[in-house]
Amino acid sequence: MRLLIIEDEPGIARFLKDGLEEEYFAVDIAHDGRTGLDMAMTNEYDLLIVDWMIPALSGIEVCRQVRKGGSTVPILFLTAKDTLEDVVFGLDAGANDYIKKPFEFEELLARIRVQLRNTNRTEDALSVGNLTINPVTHQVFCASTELTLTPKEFALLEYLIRNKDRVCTRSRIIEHVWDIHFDSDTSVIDVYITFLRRKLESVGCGNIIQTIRGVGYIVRES
Amino acid sequence: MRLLIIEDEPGIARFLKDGLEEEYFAVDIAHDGRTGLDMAMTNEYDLLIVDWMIPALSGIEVCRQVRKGGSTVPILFLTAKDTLEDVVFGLDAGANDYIKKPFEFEELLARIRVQLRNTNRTEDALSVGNLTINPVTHQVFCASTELTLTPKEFALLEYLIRNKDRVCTRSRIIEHVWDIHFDSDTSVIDVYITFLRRKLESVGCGNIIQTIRGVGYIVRES
DNA sequence: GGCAAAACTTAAATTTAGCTTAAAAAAAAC
DNA sequence: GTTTTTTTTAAGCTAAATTTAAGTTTTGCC
Repeated sequence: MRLLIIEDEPGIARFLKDGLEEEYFAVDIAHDGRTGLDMAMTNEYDLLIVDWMIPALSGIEVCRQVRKGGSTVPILFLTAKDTLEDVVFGLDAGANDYIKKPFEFEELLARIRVQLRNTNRTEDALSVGNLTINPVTHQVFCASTELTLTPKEFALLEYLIRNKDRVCTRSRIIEHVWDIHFDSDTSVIDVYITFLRRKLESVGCGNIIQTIRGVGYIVRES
Repeated sequence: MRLLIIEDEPGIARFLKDGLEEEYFAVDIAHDGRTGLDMAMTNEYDLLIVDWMIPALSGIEVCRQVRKGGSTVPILFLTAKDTLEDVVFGLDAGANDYIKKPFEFEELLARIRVQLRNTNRTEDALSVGNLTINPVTHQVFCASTELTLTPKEFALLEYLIRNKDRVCTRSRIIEHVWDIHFDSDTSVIDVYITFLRRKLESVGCGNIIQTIRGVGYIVRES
């Protein structure tokens, strides 16, 4: 599941990202409304978590614009205010649920799950062709044979499959899977692609990961 | 889209260049303010990314000089400082947006897209006749058959199509596609025109690129 | 038609990106 | 504290992309 957090306060953003990644969500962060809106429009997220009080473009405005674009992605808004008025206002603008700051992480998680349950009934599993991966149980199946992957291998495969039919650039991979933001001089990706390909090949799921030279990799449905 | 990065720290500059090139931007780097300003004045860029703390000439000064020259090119500044004061100062000097270090690559990309969208709306697909190219996905279609091009081939075709119905001189091509700014007697262009024509011909899109003897090439809509 | 300049084509050389492997380093398990 | 597993680094290798160079063809002009 891919989430976008639009939150200007670095501490809270960091806290949410870390916590949600532990729950196996893939998390992006935007620090202001305009950037957030742009990211929401150009990438496919399963859920948006939007702070109501953010610079450049308010949470309400982000919400409106996203809905205006025809998207039905669930939006959870974070608010420090707690008057009924604000809540009504937010829900009117197209948000699906709200949570008041300060909140318990458990509660946020629960609300996220509720929203995700409503949208997709895919039971957590992701698949391409006859390859299926389950981020919750960390299992991978090629047809009916199970495959054991290490955490990093799994994370990489998951990222590629979540973005299937889209090119995953090396920069995006290193950022999302390794959380490295300033290192262009590593060949870990190559090595892990080799690991993955070898394991996939061994159970008859070869040729799933294609190389786009000079750019990155892609996993195609067809 | 052509970008100039003015950043003295080699690691960051490298990281940005690699990442942005994966996103199909043409990227130049300057390692100090004076060189950067000079490059910004003598070439046409679609966006400048300027670090605030650079040698020879500060980012603020570069920004001021560029604006003084009458250019409206979007400028994104990178700053390690995060006081409101600096930000205001930077925006006053003529910058369009800023991003605090350290930042997520995704976020930087989003901000770049916001700026580029404001200036000229870059629709994804470009086309001439039944030939369509998509700079975002790096795909080329002739009617409905896909064509695979190498990065340089793609860049050349993209440049020609972006300038359709206009003659592209050899010197402009060598400057924009190959980033060579001095006169040299190379015949790479000829070779790549041959490569392109052969591939286009093979899918029935022949005769798209016409030669203007002594000047360059043109791609015509009709 | 003959000539020279420009453009085209081809093949070979060079460079670069990605793949693979082995070994070192780090982390986790025992 | 030792062993095992996972992750990262580094190096050599391979294949693809790019460039160079040389020979051929086309074009415009006298």
